[in-house]
Amino acid sequence: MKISTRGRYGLRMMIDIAEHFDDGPISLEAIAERQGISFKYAESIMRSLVKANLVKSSRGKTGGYCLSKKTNKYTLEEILTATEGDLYPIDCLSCTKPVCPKQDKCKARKMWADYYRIIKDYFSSISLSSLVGNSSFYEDGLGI
Amino acid sequence: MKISTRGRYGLRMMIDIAEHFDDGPISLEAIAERQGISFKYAESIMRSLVKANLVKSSRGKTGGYCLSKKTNKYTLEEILTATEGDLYPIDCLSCTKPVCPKQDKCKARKMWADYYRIIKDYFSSISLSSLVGNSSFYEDGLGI
DNA sequence: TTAAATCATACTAAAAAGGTAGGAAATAAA
DNA sequence: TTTATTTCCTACCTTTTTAGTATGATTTAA
Repeated sequence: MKISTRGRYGLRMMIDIAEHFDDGPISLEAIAERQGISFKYAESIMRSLVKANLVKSSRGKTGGYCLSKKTNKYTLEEILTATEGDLYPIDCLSCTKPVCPKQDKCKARKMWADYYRIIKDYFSSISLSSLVGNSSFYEDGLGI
Repeated sequence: MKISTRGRYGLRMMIDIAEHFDDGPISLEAIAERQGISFKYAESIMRSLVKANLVKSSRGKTGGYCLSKKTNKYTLEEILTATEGDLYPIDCLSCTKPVCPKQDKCKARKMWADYYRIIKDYFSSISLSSLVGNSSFYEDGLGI
C-alpha cells in the first residue's frame, strides 16, 4: 500500500521544474541538488518522465529539462503512473495481465475495482499546478 | 501501490470462515485447502488475525478458528490493517515515525494526507458481511 | 494416552526497491 | 573544430521486503 520513492521523488522533481523554470531548460544536477536526490537515481526517474512525454529534454551544453505543457494540464494520475507504474491495487484488475481463473467467483473483486476507481479519480482530480508555489491546495484545500 | 498477498489472503480467509462457520471452529487445514494457500503460509497470516483479536482460536483435537464478532461488525479497514500493517501511503504520515525535517515546506504532504483519509474511509465503510455470500455489495453496489 | 489441532521461533528463497557505474551521443560555446 | 557540459543508454549491485518453509512445543478432546 506504500508509494515508492520513485513516485514521490518524481513528483517532487516535476514540482521543482515547475517552480524553477525561467526560459532555459533546467539541468538535472540542479534538480537533484535541490531535492536531495542522488544524481544517478534522479536520472533514472527522469527517464521515465521523458518517456511518458511529461518533460522535454534537450542535450548539449546548455541542455536540461522543461515541462511539455502548462502545470494545470498535468494530473497527478499521469505523473504517478509514469514513475510508479500502473495504479492497480491488485494485478488481476489489469487487462494486460492473464485473467484470474477465480475471477467470476471472487467476492472481493468488485471491492478492489471500486477502490481502484476511487484512487484513480482522486489523483486525476489534482493538477500539478495545485502543488506548485502557494497554490490553493497547499494553502487550504483541494483546488485547481 | 500494490496490496500484498497477506492482505488479500487474509481477507479471503476471513470470508472463508464467515461462510463456513457452522457451530464448531474451522480448522486451518480446511481453510487453506479451500483457498488454495499453503498451510504454513496461511498459518502465519492467521497468527496476525488472532493477535489483532479478529478471530478466536481454540487448540486441541477439535480446535480451529472462528470469528470473534458478527460479520457486519468487521470493517475491511481493520482486517487489512491487521494483515498488511498500517494503510499510510507514505511513512511520514505516521505519528510513530520520526518527523520529516522537510515537513513544513513539503508541497505534497496535504495531498498525501487527504489521500490517506479517502482510502481509510473507503475501507472503513465496507463491512465483511458485504463480501460474504450473495451480499448487496457483491451483487450490485456498496452496501452493508 | 494419543491424535489432531494451534502456537512459536527461526530460517530461506525470490522479488522488488533503491541506487550506482561507465561510457556513448548530442550540442552550444570557445 | 575542439571541448566542456549535458542528456541518453545499458548493465549492474545492494538492501529490504515479500513470500514461503521447517521444526518442534503446547494444548485438548476423544
